[in-house]
Amino acid sequence: MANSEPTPQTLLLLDGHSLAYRAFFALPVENFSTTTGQHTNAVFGFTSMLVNVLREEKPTHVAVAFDRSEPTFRHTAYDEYKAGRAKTPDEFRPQVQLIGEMLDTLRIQHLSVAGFEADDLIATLATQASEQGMKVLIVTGDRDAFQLVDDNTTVLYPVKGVSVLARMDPAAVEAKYGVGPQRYRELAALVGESSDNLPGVPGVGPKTAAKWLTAYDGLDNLVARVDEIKGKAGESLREHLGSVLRNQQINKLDCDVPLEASPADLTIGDWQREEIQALLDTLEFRGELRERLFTTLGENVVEAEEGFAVDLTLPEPGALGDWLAEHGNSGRTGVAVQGRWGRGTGELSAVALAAGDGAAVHFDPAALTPEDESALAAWLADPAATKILHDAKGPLLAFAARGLTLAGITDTALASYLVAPDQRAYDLGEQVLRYLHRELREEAEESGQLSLDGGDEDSAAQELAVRAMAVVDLADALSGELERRGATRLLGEMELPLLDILAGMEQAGIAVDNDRLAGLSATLGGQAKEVEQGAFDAVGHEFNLGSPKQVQQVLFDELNLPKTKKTKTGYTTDSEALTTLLERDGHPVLERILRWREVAKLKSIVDSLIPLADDTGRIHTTFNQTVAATGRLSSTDPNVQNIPARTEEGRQIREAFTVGAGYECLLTADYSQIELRIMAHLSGDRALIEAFESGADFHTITAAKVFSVEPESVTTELRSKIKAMNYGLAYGLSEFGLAGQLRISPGEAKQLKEEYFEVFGGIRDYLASVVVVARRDGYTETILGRRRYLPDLNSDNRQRREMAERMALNAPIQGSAADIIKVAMIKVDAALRASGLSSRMLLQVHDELIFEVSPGELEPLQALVRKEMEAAYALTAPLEVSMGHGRSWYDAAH
DNA sequence: AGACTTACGTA
DNA sequence: CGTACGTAAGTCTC
Repeated sequence: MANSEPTPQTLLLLDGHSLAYRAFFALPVENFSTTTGQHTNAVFGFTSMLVNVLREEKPTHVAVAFDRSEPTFRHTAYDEYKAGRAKTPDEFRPQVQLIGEMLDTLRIQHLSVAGFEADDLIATLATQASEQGMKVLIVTGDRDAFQLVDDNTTVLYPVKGVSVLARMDPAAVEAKYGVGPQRYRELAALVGESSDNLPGVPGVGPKTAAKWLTAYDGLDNLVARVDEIKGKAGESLREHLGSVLRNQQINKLDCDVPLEASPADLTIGDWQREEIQALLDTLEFRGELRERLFTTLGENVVEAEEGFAVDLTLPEPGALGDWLAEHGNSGRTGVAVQGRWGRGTGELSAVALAAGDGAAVHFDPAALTPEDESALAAWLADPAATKILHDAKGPLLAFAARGLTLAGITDTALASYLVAPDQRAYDLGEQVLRYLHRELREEAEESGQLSLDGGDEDSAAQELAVRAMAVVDLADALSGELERRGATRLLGEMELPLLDILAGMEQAGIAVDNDRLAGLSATLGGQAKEVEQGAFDAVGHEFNLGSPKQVQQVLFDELNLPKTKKTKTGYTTDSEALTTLLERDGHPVLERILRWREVAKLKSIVDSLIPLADDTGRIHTTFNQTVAATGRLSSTDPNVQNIPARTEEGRQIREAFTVGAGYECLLTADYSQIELRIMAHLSGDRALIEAFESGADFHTITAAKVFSVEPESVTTELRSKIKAMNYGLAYGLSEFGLAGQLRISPGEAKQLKEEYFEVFGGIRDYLASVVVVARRDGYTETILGRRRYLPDLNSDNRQRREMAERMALNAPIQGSAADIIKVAMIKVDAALRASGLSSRMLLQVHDELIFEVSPGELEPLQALVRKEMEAAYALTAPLEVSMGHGRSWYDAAH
């Protein structure tokens, strides 16, 4: 464990007025108003910035300085100081008051002194703190603060809106201005500061000023030798020397402001959750900022994270049964295991159990007496004895490999996923820190006799026991979080039942015909060679077709083909761009490159599959249940969800996925246009629902509606336009994007969109409302209440905001489809058990399920699958399922 | 060895 | 300037 060095204390100083003003202009005021008409964009932006800095920097002391309305010594020295400033907008001023209230509620001190600017208070506190050995961080939008930067003091300066802060340390100041922080004032005096109405030397910018200051070693010397300076700039300097000297006097920050508080006093006080909640309610801040605020405050308030006090037993042979009898039924038991798992199986090397009463036990499951083993088996299989695991599927497979089945499981990784689905990884230690504010380590005091001998084995046992204990507390914390989000049933009735089903599917795997794969690989390999040679011949030399860099060189440097769209490192050579080039230029190498990529891609997929088959000729994917932010599953090692389907050549790979020994055929069942049906359902758009009710080809019928023609007269071209439109809507497609895809002008795309919404107005209204509601609440929701949090909907960065808007449009649709197929899997699984059929579910590919059919079961299985899949959810545009069957995945297409 | 970039497969 | 993923290969970096 980390040796806790005494971390230096850090004082965080913020310029309240300047940051609030920044926030005010960075965030669109129309998106931030309460129902009572109070504008809150500056409050939101300021709070958000404050919370981010607290989270990132973890200061020990904080203060916010504000300007006062009274004139300062600068006004006395210079009548025109800050004259000519635009009037502060009316929407802004009341928000400063609110920020004060916010800080009071957060127990963060804020100060202002008549006759001084916020910057002077900051300078004073920074100087004092630095002298006392504290680190100082200053957040301000006022560049004058750069003069305070030194090895101890850093300025965080907002460069864009309120989300990006530039870290200005001495090196950064030097790099940006060409002079160090100690000369920054002198530079500013020469250049001037328009926002303070301090004109500098006309014709002299930062470059010239830095050059002079370096050459003459400072402003004093520069002034002394001002006559030596040549040229127009020198003339200008001599003419405006007075302004420069005045500027230098005025932009000096006062480090001796009389203050009641000293840096050491500026700790965060005891805030009350309810009080903060109440204020956030008044401000109508919901969703993500709220969470971020409490998480961050929580992290900052916990002084030293505690670990876990372990009361660990290493049972004598035969004593595990006794331990289970004594502790195993007292509420919930944490389970942590050590071992390896994947590809449908696993092995266990150690298990730790931690009971709610604090007792823990650690054992090697391979070294148990028969009595212990059967006691363990009975306990594991007992649904009444709740077991809590973090990421249970792997361990489940490892237990299963020893013939042990588990019932009564809950999973804290799944719970964490439902609480915050955008994380991608749910490391136990991180979750424990986040929700319990504790560290995943043993608490030293109570470790007792075991730590005396302190061997590696014992510490490994302790570590595992800590994990087992941690999941018990974590489960409690998360159940509160789930309850608040209305996600308790999603865990209990969807993700947890699915966990077992997925484990079963991974265990089953799918049979592959490795001979066929080997044949494909050889054919593709031969073709790749041929095409590669053709490419070499076309350009007159060899190059690596797999290297985008070399391809760029050949196309754009040697052949001088027209430049394509820029990437980070050059120009794209992706297939879309090369196809366009081919149409225009027709250089033979283009065709070869495109073809080589196609063949090489297929070969790499085939080659990746071959070594994955086990000794029974089956491959076992791993389904990940906590990766996709929308609620979908993902698949790895191999990814069975991106096996080629689009081209005939690619589909050949599906020939190699076959029915296994003892089974009759494969059955595939997929939902027809599930996402569009969901869109029809969520929007309640009558025209779209009718299109589905008619039962005719969906894209044709919608095209007929849009263009007011009979379905028979819808051309292929019209149909494909509307198809692109239908699908694009669910992805947040822009007019620009639509134009690009259909190769029509943006104007035509706009017109198409208008014509479409003329008929399907309900869709337009729905899509607009999704974004509005998500911006308000901070999250989107699927039909079963799965949330996705999208804080960037309020970002001041347009690109991020628009990205979040597209995510908001797509998440309820893609996520609802994910909900539905998960429900279907659970219903199908239950029905299969009840029916006594021995056919089994093997794979899920987002809207498709693949089954292995036992002899004679095809018909009843088809009926069962259709019934359960269609009944998974009652959409206004009802779910439809289409099915196919055959000896291979290819043959089972339909 | 590991991170990043580009390209491309699926729904 | 269309969402959600995973993998492979090349390239850059340590």
